[in-house]
Amino acid sequence: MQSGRQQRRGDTRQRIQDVALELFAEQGYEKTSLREIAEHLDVTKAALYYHFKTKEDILISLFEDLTGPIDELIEWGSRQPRTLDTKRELLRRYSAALASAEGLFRFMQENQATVRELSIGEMFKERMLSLMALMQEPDTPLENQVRCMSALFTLHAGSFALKSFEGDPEEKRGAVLTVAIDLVSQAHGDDTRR
Amino acid sequence: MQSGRQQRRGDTRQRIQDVALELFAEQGYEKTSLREIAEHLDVTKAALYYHFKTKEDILISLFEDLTGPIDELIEWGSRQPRTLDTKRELLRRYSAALASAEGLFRFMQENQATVRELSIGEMFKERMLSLMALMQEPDTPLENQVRCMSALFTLHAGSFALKSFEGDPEEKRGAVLTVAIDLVSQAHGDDTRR
Amino acid sequence: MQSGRQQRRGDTRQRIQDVALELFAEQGYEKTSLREIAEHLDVTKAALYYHFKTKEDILISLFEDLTGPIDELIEWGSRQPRTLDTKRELLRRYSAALASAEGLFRFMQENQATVRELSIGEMFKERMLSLMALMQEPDTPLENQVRCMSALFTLHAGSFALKSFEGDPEEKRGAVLTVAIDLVSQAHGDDTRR
Amino acid sequence: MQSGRQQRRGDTRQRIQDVALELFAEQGYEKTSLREIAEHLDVTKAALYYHFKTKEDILISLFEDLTGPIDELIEWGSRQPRTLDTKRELLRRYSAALASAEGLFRFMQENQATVRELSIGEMFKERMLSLMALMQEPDTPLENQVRCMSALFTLHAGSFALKSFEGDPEEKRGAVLTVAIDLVSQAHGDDTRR
DNA sequence: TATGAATGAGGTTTCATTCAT
DNA sequence: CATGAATGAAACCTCATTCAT
Repeated sequence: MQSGRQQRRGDTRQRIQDVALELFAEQGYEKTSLREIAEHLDVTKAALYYHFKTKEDILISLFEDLTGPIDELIEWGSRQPRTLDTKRELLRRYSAALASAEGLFRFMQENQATVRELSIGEMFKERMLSLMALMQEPDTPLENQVRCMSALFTLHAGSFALKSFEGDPEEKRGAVLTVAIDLVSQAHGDDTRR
Repeated sequence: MQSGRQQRRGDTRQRIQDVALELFAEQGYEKTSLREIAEHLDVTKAALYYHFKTKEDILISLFEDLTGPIDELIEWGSRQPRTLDTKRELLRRYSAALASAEGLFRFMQENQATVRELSIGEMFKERMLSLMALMQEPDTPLENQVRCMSALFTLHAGSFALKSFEGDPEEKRGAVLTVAIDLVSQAHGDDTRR
Repeated sequence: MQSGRQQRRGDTRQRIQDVALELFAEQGYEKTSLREIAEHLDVTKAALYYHFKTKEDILISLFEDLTGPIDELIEWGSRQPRTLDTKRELLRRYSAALASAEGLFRFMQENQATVRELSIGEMFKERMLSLMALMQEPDTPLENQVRCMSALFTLHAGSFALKSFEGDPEEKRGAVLTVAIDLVSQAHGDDTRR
Repeated sequence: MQSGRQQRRGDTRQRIQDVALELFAEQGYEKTSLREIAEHLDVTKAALYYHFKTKEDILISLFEDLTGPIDELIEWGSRQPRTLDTKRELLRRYSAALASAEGLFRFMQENQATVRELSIGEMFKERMLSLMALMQEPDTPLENQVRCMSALFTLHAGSFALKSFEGDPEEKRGAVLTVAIDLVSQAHGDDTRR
């Protein structure tokens, strides 16, 4: 039972994903080469191809971990009554989901052009539209649509954008969530808030 | 006075910038090759290098057109009294500036990872922080800081994100601006609004 | 046991070095392109980059075969008494070392400007100064310093410069060595010789 | 009658030659680009083409200044009696010629591979052989041929090789010349020297 | 489960050179 | 006497990918 460097057994696939996400988020997808990923892992490029069919496949695999939770969230949302409370809960849950996949979201946020071209783009756009649909009243004025969109964006971008500010991350997430909930509340036509 | 293909006048530099922006925005900076730009212009790659020292230089030149207006805006803002009206006017003017450089902003929005690595990144971040500083009250709670940030993001992302919606662009811009102004008003501690 | 074109064994690296040295010596380093080297080997350029990180790296690798022997020679010399016999033996051994790496030395001789700019330049200069130091008496007049330098140059240049003369190579090498030894003997203040 | 930058009139050709020699000697012929030369002169590349037909032409023009003096020297030598004194005078005059074209000779010394491929190579090689012929006795042993060659090399390389030594340049040139004369004297079978 | 060796396409950049003005 | 604009060729280098072992 050796340890250290050599004790990696069946976890290579996972390790590839970890390193890939880290580098994709840091430098962008296009600028990150498979050589770089392989070197970080002390493996050859060919090894990556044992685990993934193409470079894009690595990226797709990263998103798969995320598709499930969001799909569940959407499904949950679509079974609830369309009340303001539901919307608030939706945002809370979404915020939690984002927090647990921060790297991936930072990547999405910063590589929209790349993602758009890849097969994931469409997939992701659909989810966003579904989420927005759940939070919107029918025939609401344009401003309110913008508010919902803005709420989602605020959640997406909030965490990284606040990186340079002082303060504990959980507290920041709370503030971001508050603002998002506010926006959706206003879009809902909430009287208790004003 | 012949026209068409052969009309090499003094406009090549400008034409390079136009095509580059178009392609950068559409496909991303890294995925757009100089060959591609050159072909769109019916010029050789070497011609691009006559007008710009590097690929990054083309990008930088695109931003230079934008730096000026934003700097002026910041300067104007810093000379005004820090009232809510000033803030609203700031957003109005910023929205107008964005509208007049839409392509560039779409590019920025969708290629953040790329921009961050390039020399422009720092430049741009500074401007954003300055703008936020102008819109914020001193010692305001974290939520209000998020609101200001969110207002800027909403302006940035708003126009493209609404592309898939029906409606006239100016009307959309109006809605986006309304939401942004709302956010900043709330951050200002506006009583008239709630 | 097939042979010919397809015999890719473990010798590619060596074959690259052989061809590179041949072409560098013949045409100069700058004028020799990687395409040319690759074509001579019936390999793609990319294959060269599998074995060497840069063009300069190929050159450096060629020199590494030489550094060892010369370093050993210098070390040997520094452990001997500084007699005339030692100096003569030093030249004999150096001449032998040069003969066994003729191509490389022809290259050095004819591409000094290139070598000087590359990392090898400094390395090589140091060795020369060490060798000269071993052959010189302390506080010897300038003429004698020139004689030692000239002895080294004569060894370096001798073999190729005599290419156009008739005669067997070993005999030429002997003549060159004789002259070099003579020069150092005179620099040593040898009485037996005059 | 303006002065400063603008007062260059008919001297551009000369200035191109000066800068070119400087850069060729410093970096080598191949590594020096016409762009670089032009920039050093604050002129466009196209201007170089007004004065010289090709890059190689610039180099050739540099050598033309040297061909004359050496040809005269060879001619003078061939009209003298083949005594030792003549040979010594030949070396003295050659040394003087070299000193007056130091940059060019440094260039030749350090870019032999380049020069060999260019049309100048053959020209120069001929001169060297002629000079050697003038200094050699008929049917002299190989060692003596090497001595003559070594004498020429010593003159060529001496000045730059001694750059790192202390001492006044003229004194160094004297020492180098002394050694060269010694070598040729020995090759002549001089009794007075031993 | 992985590696060593290689490929083909394509990237950015630089070069010497030309020519109308 | 010189420039501004451009070209065609080629340079070095990197990438994603493949495949026999």
